[in-house]
Amino acid sequence: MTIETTKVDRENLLYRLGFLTRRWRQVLDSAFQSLGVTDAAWRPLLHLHHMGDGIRQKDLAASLGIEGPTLTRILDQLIVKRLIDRSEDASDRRAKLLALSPQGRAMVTQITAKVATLEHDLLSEFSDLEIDQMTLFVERLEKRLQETRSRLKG
Amino acid sequence: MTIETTKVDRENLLYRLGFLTRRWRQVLDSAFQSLGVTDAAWRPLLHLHHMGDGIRQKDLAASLGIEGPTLTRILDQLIVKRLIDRSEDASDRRAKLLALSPQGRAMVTQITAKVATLEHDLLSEFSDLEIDQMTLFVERLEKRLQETRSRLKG
DNA sequence: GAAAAATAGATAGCATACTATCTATTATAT
DNA sequence: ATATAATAGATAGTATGCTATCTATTTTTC
Repeated sequence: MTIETTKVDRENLLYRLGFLTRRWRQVLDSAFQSLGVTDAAWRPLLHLHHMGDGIRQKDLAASLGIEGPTLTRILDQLIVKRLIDRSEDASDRRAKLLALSPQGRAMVTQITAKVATLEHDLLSEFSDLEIDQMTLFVERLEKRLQETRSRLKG
Repeated sequence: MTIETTKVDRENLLYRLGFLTRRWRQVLDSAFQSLGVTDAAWRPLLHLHHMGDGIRQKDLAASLGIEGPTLTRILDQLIVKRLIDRSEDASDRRAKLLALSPQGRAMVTQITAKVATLEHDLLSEFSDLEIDQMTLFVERLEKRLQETRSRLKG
């Protein structure tokens, strides 16, 4: 009697995550093309909306998990498009304060709806339990990666 | 009586995968700096080793899941470093055939060992069951993303 | 209170992904 | 047989991540 086993290729787990990320980015880029914002550009909008107006660039960058220079460039685009306002901080003249413009707020509404639909659609075939497991797994792996990284650097 | 529940933020699952990928790439870049190859460069070496000498660029690109132009540029580097040989295909003069050089083979040995160690270390706190679940999840998600992508494009 | 260190942000340069397009070939169709 | 289509690979241009470094401030230290 032969037992059918699902062959899982464990070797490639981390590798495949990269794949997944690229595909997800491509999907988002296609979906948002009509709105005129790219994957990298809409995230700052949502995070700014979530954190509230008046935050500093460095805090937004930290929230996004990207470095300052990366955010600077993306903000430049968003400011040209009048979606975000960047103003001086009177109490600390090194800093800049960020706020959503009215157009930015309207864009956030559109984006939120679209992302929710896409994510819901993509995850619809998975059970809540599976999604929870996956999310926890990702969190743990993330921590472990950060440890490993600082170990290699230090 | 209050029940302690683990708060899982499902909203961010796909977003966090991007995070994870960046971190993993950073870890690999740090680890391979001494070998003189980057994250993007060692993968073609391993895939070529796995597929065997004499394959074409387009097949290697497909195996890696990247586009032709991206591979072309990475191959340029690997050929300059004498890790890969690129020769003409006599039967089809459009095509180029790829093969590992002796140095390339030696590099593959080093890389294989290093990647295995890193992955094993990173996944050591997870059970086999968890890793299998995760891998299957990633596979399913990948398929679903591909469907969604072609739907959006077509 | 002046010198040194830390912080916020910008700029420059590199790596790697993409798409669009070019050249050179090979395959197909009329 | 020739014209068209398809394929392999290269090149060019764009986007987004990084690190290193610069300026302008603020904070800390002595």
